[in-house]
Amino acid sequence: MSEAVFKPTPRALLRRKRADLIVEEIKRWIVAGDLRPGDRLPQETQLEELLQSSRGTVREALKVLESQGLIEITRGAKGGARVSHVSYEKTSSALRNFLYFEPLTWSNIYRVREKLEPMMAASVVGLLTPADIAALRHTVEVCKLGIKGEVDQRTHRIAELEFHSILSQACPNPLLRLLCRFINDMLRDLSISDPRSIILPKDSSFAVDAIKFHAALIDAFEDKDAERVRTLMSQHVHGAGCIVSQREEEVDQDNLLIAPPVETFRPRRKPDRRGLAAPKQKPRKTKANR
Amino acid sequence: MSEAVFKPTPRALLRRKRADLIVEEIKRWIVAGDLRPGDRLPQETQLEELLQSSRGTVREALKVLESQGLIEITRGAKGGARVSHVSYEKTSSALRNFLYFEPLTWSNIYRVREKLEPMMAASVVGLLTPADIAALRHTVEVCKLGIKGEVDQRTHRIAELEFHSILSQACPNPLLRLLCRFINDMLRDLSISDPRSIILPKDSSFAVDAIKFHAALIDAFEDKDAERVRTLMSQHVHGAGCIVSQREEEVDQDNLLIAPPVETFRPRRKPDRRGLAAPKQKPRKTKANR
DNA sequence: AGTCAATAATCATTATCATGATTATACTGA
DNA sequence: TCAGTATAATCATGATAATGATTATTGACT
Repeated sequence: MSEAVFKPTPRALLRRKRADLIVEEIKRWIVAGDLRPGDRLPQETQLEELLQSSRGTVREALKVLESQGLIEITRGAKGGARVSHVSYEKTSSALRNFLYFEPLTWSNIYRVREKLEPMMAASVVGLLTPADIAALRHTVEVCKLGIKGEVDQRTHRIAELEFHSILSQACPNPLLRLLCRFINDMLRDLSISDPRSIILPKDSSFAVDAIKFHAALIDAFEDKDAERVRTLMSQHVHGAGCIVSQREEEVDQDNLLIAPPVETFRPRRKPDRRGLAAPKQKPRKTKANR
Repeated sequence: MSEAVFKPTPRALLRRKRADLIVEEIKRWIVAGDLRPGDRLPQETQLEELLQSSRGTVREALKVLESQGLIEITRGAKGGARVSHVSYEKTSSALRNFLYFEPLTWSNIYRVREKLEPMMAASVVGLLTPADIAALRHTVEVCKLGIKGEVDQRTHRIAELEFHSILSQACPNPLLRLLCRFINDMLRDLSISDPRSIILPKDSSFAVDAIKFHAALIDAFEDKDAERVRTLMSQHVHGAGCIVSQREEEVDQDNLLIAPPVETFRPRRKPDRRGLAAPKQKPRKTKANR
């Protein structure tokens, strides 16, 4: 017809894929049927019938839903797809995938952190369990060992951040909890994998201050003094932010995309095929000079 | 109800699915080969060979990568899978899926917003284009019409939030930009679909104040006065937050999960099969009394 | 009790056809 | 002749169907 003249809209954008339509259809089932985590979806053969689609297409859709964390699939008898809480891990992973393509700097992260962390800390006053307090104290002890050089810098830094991570998981505001936990986790993983960026090394005066702040914060939590908590945390993270601001560097974003591999990929047969290199190795500018 | 207890997969955590391993493998290719958006991946038949897996499995993996926004797949000659920026939309959708299962309140959202928005506003000083300024002015005009009752409340509210959304997209900090844009978009969509929660109605004194604040902010932007911007925005969003705090209600989370359906699902054949209801309609407590 | 087999469900492969996008080619009309 | 449009060839994904392999549950048999 007359569609040959202008082709500004490829069909692929209008005619959506069958699997994607099924994904949205099942999401609609979840909200319409008010399904809660644990509720079962029909099994694959029934879904074929209900959705009038083939096995492969249904499975593609289920795979997408699973990768988004909305369902969990188990095998065997009594198995199948069940609605599931979207886990923090899945959400965190999606955020990291996004930031991987953005020019993110350490300073960018710390600016946000400075605003959220004091509010988060104040919000958990009165909500910490004795176990939480004990865990907080433990991180401080590890940090003290770090100062004395009895544990390595990495462990020291992780303990330092673990303090904040424990707090954030007690935060009653779901949005704030998510954001603070994400930021702290990201800082932890970036600190681990980016050797250049062991920010705040152990001989820095900051590390000593951090321990004092953490200890003072624990006291304030036990006194249930929200305003003191807020002030202390504000000073603490602001101090960290100032140090980071002096070195305005991009983070090593590679580890935002790939998770630490719990199980490496092995091709099916041909056991000799071990390396499995990327198909198109086109070496561009290296990390160092970009 | 013997299956009420949800056992989260005993061995699925050890023996992982082939498609998931391929997903991680390809992610590893992307960071190792330093692939940028637009770069092509091998085509499906080659991936079968490289990964020693069947077509269906490879396709499942590609579908997951596509749903996560890391690749885009096109058909036809010169088609195939290409690395892609993870879009804001995909990221926003993942965050919403997570929050759908969390007990989120309006107040929760506004507490975070109060902290981020002033910093975001200050950060865009000097970065707004004349087009941005014009767009900002336009939203203020629409709000004025809203006060006079010449546009409906929904349009009024959307224009009010659009002001903030325009600003957030100019923010140079990728993390802060993402968060502010997400929060404003979420407030917009929630305001649209939740009739109960047309917060800040047009006859409220807040709407009048908002216009004054927005106008004053535009002036401050033109003067490139970052501190004045920060102060004004802080007062503005704090005022909104106070109003919201008085009505401590849960948000209607259904529209966090479902995307606005651009194309409804239609089964393949059997055109009479129209309703396609959810398989297990188990009506639980309604929205009203929970 | 324990072991082992039957069973129920997903997981994975293979083969085949359908559909959309690109490119080259031939045809047509001023 | 030449521009412009049908038309066909080709390439690569999209979707279906059939089949066997795994894996977790269940229950019966020692």
